[in-house]
Amino acid sequence: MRIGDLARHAQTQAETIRYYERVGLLPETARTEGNYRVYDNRHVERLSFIRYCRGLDMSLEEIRALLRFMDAPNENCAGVDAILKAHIGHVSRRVKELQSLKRRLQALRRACSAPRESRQCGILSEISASSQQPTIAPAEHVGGTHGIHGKTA
Amino acid sequence: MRIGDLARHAQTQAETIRYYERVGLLPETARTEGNYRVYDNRHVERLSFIRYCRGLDMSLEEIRALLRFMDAPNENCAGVDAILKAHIGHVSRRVKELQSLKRRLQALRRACSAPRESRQCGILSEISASSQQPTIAPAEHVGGTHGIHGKTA
DNA sequence: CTTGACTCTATAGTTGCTACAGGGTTTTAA
DNA sequence: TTAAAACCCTGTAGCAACTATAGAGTCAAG
Repeated sequence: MRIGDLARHAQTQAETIRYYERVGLLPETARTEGNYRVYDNRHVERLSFIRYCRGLDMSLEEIRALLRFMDAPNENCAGVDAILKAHIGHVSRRVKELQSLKRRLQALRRACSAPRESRQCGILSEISASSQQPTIAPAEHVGGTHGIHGKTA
Repeated sequence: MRIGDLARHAQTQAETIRYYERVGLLPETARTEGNYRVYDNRHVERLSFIRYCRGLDMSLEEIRALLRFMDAPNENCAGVDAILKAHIGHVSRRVKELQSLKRRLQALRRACSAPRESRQCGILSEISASSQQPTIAPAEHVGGTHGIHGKTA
């Protein structure tokens, strides 16, 4: 199997695969005479595992930690649960933040019911006024509302 | 007022201020003879506005658009409402995604009630099994659970 | 007149990829 | 047989929104 086949099997891009190899999530593989990477089913499984975890929004570091458990099948797996628990914590916190954010944004929006000149816009006035107050603490381990860029095809 | 004073007033770092200037959110300022940037209260207001919007998790592009309305006080402000509406949409979608994510993660966690050897870990087995299935579509305009890196002061 | 606090520019790092550029290799079709 | 198409390689730069250096200059106080 060459990199393109692996890419198709695991619904990833070849460049992502090379990237994972570079950062040590996938092992360096054997090469053909023409210097092409060669893969087998175990690579499909490992890559699919990684992609699935990414779909669960885990960071590469978290995934790396999970893979260490996969790679050491005799060790105690309590750490796996710990990783998941921590990750759920991040997600929960982020949900709460975004919900309160949403309420604030909706309140803001009610401040300008009808279009008028910017100078009198209720929304802009509200933001301006609020921004003179001290601010709330922002997210910590948790990403913004806006994209990380991968369509993660 | 020099950059450090502005930073204190708006609870930002000096480097962030220089960054905003570079990307055009803050105007280039006058300089002292020693080449130090000079600011006044209008800069405090503008920067506070930006930081407040960042606290609302708006992207710099969205903020740039809002600032254009501030800078053109005679124009119709309907666009302001549109920006907010769209942003609320992003946030809502992200909340829903994260909530379903959380449920999936919690289900996963129930798959391994007691610590044992990694080889038999219910969580790892579950992920491995699931990852052989086709995946769900991921986020689109919306960031990961994990940090964009700014502690944002 | 030197120490310390402040400022300047320029560049690299963070995350998780994506997208080239500028080559080489294999496969396919004329 | 050969030439084009399709694939692969390495290396580097780009995205968001900063942060964090390095290496320099400026300015006030002791």
